[in-house]
Amino acid sequence: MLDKSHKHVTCATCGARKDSLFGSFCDHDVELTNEQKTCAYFKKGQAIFIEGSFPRGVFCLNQGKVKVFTRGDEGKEQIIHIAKEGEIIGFRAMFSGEAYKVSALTLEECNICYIAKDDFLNMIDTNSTLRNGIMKELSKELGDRAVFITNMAQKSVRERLAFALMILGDIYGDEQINLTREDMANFVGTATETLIRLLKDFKDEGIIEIHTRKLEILDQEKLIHLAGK
Amino acid sequence: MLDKSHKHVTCATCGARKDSLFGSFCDHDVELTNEQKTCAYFKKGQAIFIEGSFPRGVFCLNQGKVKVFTRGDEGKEQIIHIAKEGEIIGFRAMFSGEAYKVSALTLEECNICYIAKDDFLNMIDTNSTLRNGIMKELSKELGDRAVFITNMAQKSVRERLAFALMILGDIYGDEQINLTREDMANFVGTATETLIRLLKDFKDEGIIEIHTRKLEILDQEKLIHLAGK
DNA sequence: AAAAAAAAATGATTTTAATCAGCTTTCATT
DNA sequence: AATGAAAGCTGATTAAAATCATTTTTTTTT
Repeated sequence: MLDKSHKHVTCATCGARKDSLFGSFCDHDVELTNEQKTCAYFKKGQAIFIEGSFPRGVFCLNQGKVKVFTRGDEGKEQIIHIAKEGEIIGFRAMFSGEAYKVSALTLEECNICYIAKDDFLNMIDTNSTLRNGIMKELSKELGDRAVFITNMAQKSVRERLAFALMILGDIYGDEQINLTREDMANFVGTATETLIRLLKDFKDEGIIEIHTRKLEILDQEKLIHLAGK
Repeated sequence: MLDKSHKHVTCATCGARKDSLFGSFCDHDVELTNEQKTCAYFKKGQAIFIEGSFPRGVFCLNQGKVKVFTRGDEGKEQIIHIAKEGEIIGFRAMFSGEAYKVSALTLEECNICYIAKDDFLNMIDTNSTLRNGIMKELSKELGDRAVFITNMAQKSVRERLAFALMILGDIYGDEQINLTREDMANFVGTATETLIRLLKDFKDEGIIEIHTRKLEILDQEKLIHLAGK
């Protein structure tokens, strides 16, 4: 259970900060950020922001995982990204001047900090390292999404599942992958039933181990091979 | 037939510049850019840059259309974007520090200018309007690609074709859409045969008119309706 | 601990779109 | 204008994955 007091996160001691975009901040900048940010505890399944609304600031994940998704015509979610500790989310719409094109929802209990739009834009203007980091991040994601689109168009569901499991393996690190079958299906871009059947195949082939809800990757090599290029 | 002399494009008189990211440049900046850029004529089907190589500069389309695509496992192209006059392409990989994740190939005769990496990065550093424009562009595209991914995952080929035709209609403006069936299929993310059959359906339903190679959109409303959200 | 709700799993069936094979038209080149 | 190549088209067949209908298991709530 996470601390719900809202007060205990301090940028200077934040474990998530070091591999975040704020990682290279000097002491002064860390202190400034610490004063500008507010913290909040989010319970599992809570919305951080919703497609169609306009951003008023950015969110910085201190603890917990978040799904970022769009909804298609029939309301079905397509998960675009799963964000983990250290990630800053919601800055795209701030730069584009548009409404959010995606929604963000916690997948587990989270501690999330918030920096108001003006403060964040001011940071970007005055801190070229942060700015370059943001531009690099935007660009990297753009490339990843080109690959994502191609995978959706050309790979079989089986290949996409292998690919997705590799990504999830990275995100969850030494924890076990912990998603509902439905979320996983919405990440792979398939029907829940199809996903379930394929997971069983992967289990039978010794690629993964299923502990009810949680998944463990046993054979990384086979996954790489299955996922293709 | 375009001018092949390589010398006739001048930023100050460039028709494509006004709605480009360079559109708001002051006279001084226009002159500077003009000195830094070089121009080249590309014939139809020529490569501008190739997936896997590293960028040395950015390209600015003065005249002509360019397809931007990745190749899947079996070498099949997935067209991610079709760039037209005024667009700057190839800057993503420059910011991300990675190799190109996409290739760019001319769809017709093109006049394309080139600005070397250092010059361009210098512009970005010193010109905040350009910089903000680039960040806005990166962000907008990132949002578009989230939608693209969702369309691929959830829409039928018929819906995707309607969506693609709307985009192509915008790109080609008052010209008629002029792509091979294969390129169009690779944009929609389907087999060429399937695309051909669907185009015929659309023709029979009075949505488009087919002039051998070129397509004309007759019923925009119906397309919007068909494409869904 | 029981009840209710949510998530996971399974089987049967249908649908969509890919693939394969062959044919025709158009375009580019000599 | 003739030739070859590329692009476009058509029909038949197959394969992949979605959908539908239930059942079982797990999780949450009372």
